[in-house]
Amino acid sequence: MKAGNRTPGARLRIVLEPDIAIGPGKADILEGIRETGSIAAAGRRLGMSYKRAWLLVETMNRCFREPLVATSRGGRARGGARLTPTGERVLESYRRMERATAKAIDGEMTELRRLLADPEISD
Amino acid sequence: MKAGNRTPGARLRIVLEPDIAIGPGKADILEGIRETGSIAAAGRRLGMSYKRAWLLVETMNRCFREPLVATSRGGRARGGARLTPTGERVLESYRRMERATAKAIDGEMTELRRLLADPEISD
DNA sequence: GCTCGATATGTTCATATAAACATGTCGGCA
DNA sequence: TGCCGACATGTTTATATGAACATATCGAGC
Repeated sequence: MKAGNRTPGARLRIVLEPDIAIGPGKADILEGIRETGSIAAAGRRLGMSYKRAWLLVETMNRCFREPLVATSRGGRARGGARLTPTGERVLESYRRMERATAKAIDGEMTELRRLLADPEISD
Repeated sequence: MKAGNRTPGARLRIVLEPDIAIGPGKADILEGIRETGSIAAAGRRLGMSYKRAWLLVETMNRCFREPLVATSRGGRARGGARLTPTGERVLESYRRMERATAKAIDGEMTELRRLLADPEISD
């Protein structure tokens, strides 16, 4: 089982600068952090190790001009992670682009699926 | 230097079924074959080894219901590769989706870039 | 028959990515 | 003080991917 093969549909990756990008994986992490308030919990929910989740967060915070995730150590109540305003905006922006893409290619998608499902292409 | 980091913009990957997908790399190969009439020439043009180019073609022909590329052995004139009608359609369809996506997310892209370029986000 | 250019495929090595495990740190709370 | 939960990192191992090299085959043309 490798990455990039999940459910049918369009997968969008936004490259802002040569090494600053966001795709489905990072967006899911951001969303998970926003909803759970924790990198570890977000990682568990997505079925990935804490290390991997943390590494993605670290990459985002290092590559973008401002951090997308703010963290604080310590047990519950004190410790955890949350999105910065920039993080919220990036996530929202990415989700909007996903929706716009899905809508824009919808017709072409069904046509393509039909073409591949039916060997009768004649012309 | 790794994959997926090239020029800024949107990168689109279409997943039709769990293991049937097409992205920028395969589309470029198809386009190169259409224009050069050869897997080897297409690979050279894209700066990849013949083996890698051939492997991508083999994957496409194996995964999709019908082959996208038809090949024939032998030297020039006899040997070479060309797109099947299905291959032509898949390529065209993918390019249309790319254009539709770029158009659909254009506004959001500039907004996102501005946000990341300028630390003054205030509200 | 020999060479050339192209498809087709195997093998080996290096690198990149992922997975698993281990440990350290920090802060609240019982 | 000792435990727990969460962030933060290191180390090791396995797997996947990519790069480089080596053939094999085939067909046309000289």
